[in-house]
Amino acid sequence: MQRKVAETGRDLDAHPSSGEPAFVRPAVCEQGCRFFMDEASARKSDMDKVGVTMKFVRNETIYSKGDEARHSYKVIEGAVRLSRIFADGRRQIVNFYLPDETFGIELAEEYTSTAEAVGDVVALRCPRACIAQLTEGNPDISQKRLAMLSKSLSAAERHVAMLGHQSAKERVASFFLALEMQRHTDVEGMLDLPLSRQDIADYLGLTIETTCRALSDLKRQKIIDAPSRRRIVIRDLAGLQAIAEGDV
Amino acid sequence: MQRKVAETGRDLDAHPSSGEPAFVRPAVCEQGCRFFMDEASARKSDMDKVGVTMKFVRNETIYSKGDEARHSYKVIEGAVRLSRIFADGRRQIVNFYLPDETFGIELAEEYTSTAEAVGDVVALRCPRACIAQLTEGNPDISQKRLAMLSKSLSAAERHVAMLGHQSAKERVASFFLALEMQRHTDVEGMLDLPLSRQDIADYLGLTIETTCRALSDLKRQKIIDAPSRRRIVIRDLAGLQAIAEGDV
DNA sequence: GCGCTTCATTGACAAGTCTCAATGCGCGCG
DNA sequence: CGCGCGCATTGAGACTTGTCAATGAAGCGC
Repeated sequence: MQRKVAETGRDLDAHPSSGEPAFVRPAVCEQGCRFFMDEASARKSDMDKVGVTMKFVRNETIYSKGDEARHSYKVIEGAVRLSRIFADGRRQIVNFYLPDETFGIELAEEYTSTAEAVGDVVALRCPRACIAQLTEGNPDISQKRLAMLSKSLSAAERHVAMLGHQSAKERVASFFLALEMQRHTDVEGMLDLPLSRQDIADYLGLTIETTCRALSDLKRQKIIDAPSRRRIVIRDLAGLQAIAEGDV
Repeated sequence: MQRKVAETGRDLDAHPSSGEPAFVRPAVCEQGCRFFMDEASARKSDMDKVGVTMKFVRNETIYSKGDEARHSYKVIEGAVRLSRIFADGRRQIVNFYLPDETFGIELAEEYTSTAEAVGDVVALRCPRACIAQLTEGNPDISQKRLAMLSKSLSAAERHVAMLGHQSAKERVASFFLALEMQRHTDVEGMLDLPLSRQDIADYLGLTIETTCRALSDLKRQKIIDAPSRRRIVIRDLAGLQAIAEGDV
């Protein structure tokens, strides 16, 4: 077995001793991208055999805004945040990506946001050239790519809607509701979130203090519990929905 | 000549007397979609010959959130707004589309936002089934579709960033800057915007009053002029940029 | 376990935005 | 031509959120 999972986000699909990137070698390309695109096999795949599995440690940068956009990624484990930093030092998180979701798939010369690992992350990486190659004459893959982009777009539109008219409390409530929708734990109402308060605040377009206060409010109303930093329990789903919709 | 441009947004590419929609007829499909996808020919095309040209009057609904998503559109003349309405009656405008831009191209069963004509609008309409048909075996078109979606996504991300951390004045400044970037008039700094103050406010996630005050502020600083309701003149581009970036 | 560091929470006050209300302005219609 | 209507602008006060500062809680290395 020649290839192993990377320890910390270094190139795995670039051939170690040649200037030519590995994705032009058919074997890697085919295997890597098939796994990348095929949701069913991605989960149960033998990681050792896939040349594009990468690991990133907590807070590691996966790519930076402005970098040449050479790869797309699919989350296997952990969570990834896409963000932009502003001149005043504040950060806006544009989107989160959870297991099975794909990011960096848009069509632009350069990445328009920075991608970072929220906690430790395992992701599949696929060169765009490889995807483009597979796309030709394969309407299925082309379709999947469209579907992924569409999903990101509609998430972004929801996000815009939230930032545009919801109060702090409503935003926090909406955020937990959205997480509950795509919960990965098996207990209803139990959310395991790898995000810090700062991450949440930056996603919601609030300061960390305002986010905290909204959280405390919800706790006081017995709508949620926060037994530990990274765990939220929804005790009153209907109440949470009411708050998210603005029914005080 | 059997077909004419529609007066007010009714079906044009559905065969009048048959249950079968017209887009399965190759001629219409091919012609309509070629014009739809090909930017160069769209502008100079004989409208009379294209079966998918539609007109919408000011404030007319092009499609509603929740409708079955059967068509994509390309703006020829005028401006289109994509918006969502909330329980409290407030409206968030998610995006604007100007001539040559395409909307409704995402991949979802139902439209996720409502599309309306800002002023009078001329648009090309293409059934998605037709696009899908053309996409197969035509990587060029597939690529263009990806590019359009990508553009919408990056616009949405910019929008999120704006709503998440900019002040009222910064938002207004950024908005005019963005318009200047894609100006359609030939005079530098002269913006012809078909939007009402309410449209602008709903896009920026502000109330109409706050938007007005920001505008008046910019006028007082001699950064812009507003000689008439629907016209803005940028008198100090650098100053506008500085404000948009937060340098007071 | 202890101290250190980082993150989370709470409080008091300042600043920005929204709400409500009044006024101004432009435009079409009777 | 003036009237009414819709849209835009301005003002005053209430409310929400941000800022600054202090305290509390949790994780980690020694």
